[in-house]
Amino acid sequence: MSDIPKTYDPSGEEELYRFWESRRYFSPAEPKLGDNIFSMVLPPPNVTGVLHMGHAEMLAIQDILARYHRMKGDITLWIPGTDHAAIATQEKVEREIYKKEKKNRHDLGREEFLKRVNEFASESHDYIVKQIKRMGASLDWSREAFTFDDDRSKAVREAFVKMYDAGLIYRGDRIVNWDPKMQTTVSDDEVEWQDEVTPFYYLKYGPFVIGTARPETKFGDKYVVMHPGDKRYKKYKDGEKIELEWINGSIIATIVKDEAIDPDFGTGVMTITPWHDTTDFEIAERHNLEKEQIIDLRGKLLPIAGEEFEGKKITEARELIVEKLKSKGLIEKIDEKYAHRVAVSSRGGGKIEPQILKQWFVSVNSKFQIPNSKIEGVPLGSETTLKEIMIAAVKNGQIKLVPERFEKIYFHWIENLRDWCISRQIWYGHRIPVFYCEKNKDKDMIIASSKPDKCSFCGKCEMEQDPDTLDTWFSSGLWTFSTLGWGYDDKLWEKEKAFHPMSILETGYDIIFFWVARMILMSGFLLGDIPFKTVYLHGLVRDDKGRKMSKSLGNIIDPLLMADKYGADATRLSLIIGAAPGNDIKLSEDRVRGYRNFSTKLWNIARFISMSGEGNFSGDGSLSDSDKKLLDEFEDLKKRVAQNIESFQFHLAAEELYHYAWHAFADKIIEEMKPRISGGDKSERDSAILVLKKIFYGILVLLHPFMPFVTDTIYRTFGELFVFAGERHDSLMDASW
RNA sequence: GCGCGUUUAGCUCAGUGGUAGAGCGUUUCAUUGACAUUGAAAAGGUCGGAGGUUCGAUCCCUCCAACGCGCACCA
Repeated sequence: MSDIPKTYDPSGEEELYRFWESRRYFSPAEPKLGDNIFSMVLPPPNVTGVLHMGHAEMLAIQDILARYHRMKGDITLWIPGTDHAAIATQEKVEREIYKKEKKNRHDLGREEFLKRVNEFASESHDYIVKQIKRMGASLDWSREAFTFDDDRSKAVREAFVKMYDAGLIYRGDRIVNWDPKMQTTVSDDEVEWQDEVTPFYYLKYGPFVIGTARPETKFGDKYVVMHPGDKRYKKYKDGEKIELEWINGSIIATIVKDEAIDPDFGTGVMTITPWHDTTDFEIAERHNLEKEQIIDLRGKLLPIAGEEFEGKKITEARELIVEKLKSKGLIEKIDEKYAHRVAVSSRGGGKIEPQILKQWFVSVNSKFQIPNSKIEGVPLGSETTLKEIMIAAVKNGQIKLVPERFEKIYFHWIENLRDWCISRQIWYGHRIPVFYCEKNKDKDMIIASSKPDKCSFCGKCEMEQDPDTLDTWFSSGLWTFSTLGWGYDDKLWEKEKAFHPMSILETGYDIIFFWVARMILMSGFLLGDIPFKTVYLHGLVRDDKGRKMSKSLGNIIDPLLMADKYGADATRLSLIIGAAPGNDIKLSEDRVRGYRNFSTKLWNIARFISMSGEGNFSGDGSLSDSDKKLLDEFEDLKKRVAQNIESFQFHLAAEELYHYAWHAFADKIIEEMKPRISGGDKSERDSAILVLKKIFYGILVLLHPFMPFVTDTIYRTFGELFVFAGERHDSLMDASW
């Protein structure tokens, strides 16, 4: 006894994890008929950086689920992996290379640049895996996957071809979000809106006054639009042409009536720039209007702006144009403090410039015949759309979102969903599996999962693969089944199908649209099935003042540092207790320290019982009536804890266990036992020690999903305490709930 | 603009149709204790505001306010 330290020492946690791994505790047995199956995929962390508290929270919650179900006897699979995070990773590596070598990706060339990115990704991957293990996550590493490894690449190409064949992927000239800084398109969801105060100009446009915050886009404006019901402009007819003086001289403008115009905004009249504005583009599409490009892909004005302005950056051109408008007397007035929002890329931070470009899209509204379907409300062979599938799967209750309020947010997003632009002009990522005849790149193309041997159009050329890559979420969307053999290993898929759909998808509410919705889309089309039954959404981890943790604020709490200082278990518990589903959690080091104290408390309970039981304990296994009652009460607790875990109330389960172990078991039960243990009545003493052992063992089992390291360390260190059960395991991981 | 959430002790947050809970903090006492990281106790709340339903509301309903978030977007 004397050689056992007075506190729990977390420095042995990594070794204990290696022990668990060596025993293959994390790999499920092959499921047989009638087995209960529990399956999850780990939302793959990006290989851009290091694990933060948000990851630690997700790992803690999922590990609770995995360990709980494993101990309950379910065949439990939890698949690990990482995400290549195409645009984020490329951006990061580009920035670092530029910082060190003052070179951009074009200086290096595609091949060399990709080599550098892969090196970075691989290093980053190794570190992330180490960190995941440090948190105790019981993942089946034998099935580790990467969204950009060979198997997943095959699955991605397979998916692309299938979707193209069904008419769900098309190539077209449509308005997209162009990031002039990164030189690529980004999806609607990757655009952030920032508040900005700028001057707002009222310009004379013939008989009208139009308002704009961006006079530099107005060169080509030759349509003037107003609401058809606006009485002020009743005398102007749709399609009517008028001549007027504009920036670079006299032009002919056409009147257009469209309901998209808000009569109450400004003067109720506007001119449109279809090439550089989404709303304008849609108006132009409706009325079949001409579209002209004003700004090039680098953010400079094109010849249409006239010699004076051509080649100028839009920011510097603005002032000059305003000067010119002034001198021509075309400015009615200027509102200097106009508050609006500008679109900014959430990746590179560049200002988004809408452009019309030939890109690849996933059509969410095209009808297709679904070849097989297990989705309720979408019968096999029926005509449907991706949008309908995405709605049906949640509406019919096959997929449940927890907390439920996120279902409304989900539906709302889908209703507003536009076609998904999936092509990116970055280099790091899945290359689009389309091959063009070098003679006629616009028309002659083959969509295939591998490069054709010979060009079937000209019969001579090598065929050129599309230079673009796919949005990273395209591959993430396949994650629940691309990790099980789908698309690259049919035999494996046959076998592993049993785990699909996943029991639970656990992730942050901030990626419902990016990821959750895309998985439902992909699985719905490719498998005719849901990807998971329940989506549990956790909140975000913030600092103690409720701010997001960020480098610039310097308020990051490193989970690894906390794990080394206070133990991984204390870190986990600090992220669980006090966090209701879907609610953000405020974290401080004090919280973590508090739960470290709990680890110490558990450790000392073990020491005390161990010391008390030393010597001449030789009970016959019988318990006094009052001790039996204590066991009954513990059984009730067990039921409540299980119920809370099943209903995702982890904070309640953990808190109740915490409270019971410390303030009921240690403070009251043990204290009351002390006189019996030191008293002379042998049967009283034996019964007391036995019931303490039994309850404590129960506490360790119940706490193990929450605090795997300290509970198993106690179990393995104080081995003699737990032999009463007749069997003695090597680890609590063998114990059953 | 549409929608969602939050508002409970000094702080951070749980929770419930029947006398209000935890952690941290504060105060007092005990304790060299299995526990450095201990125990016992105390102070501290008309549960955001107003109305309604009910025998009874912090909880259910309506309205309002403040804060936060999502979506859309005004040129």
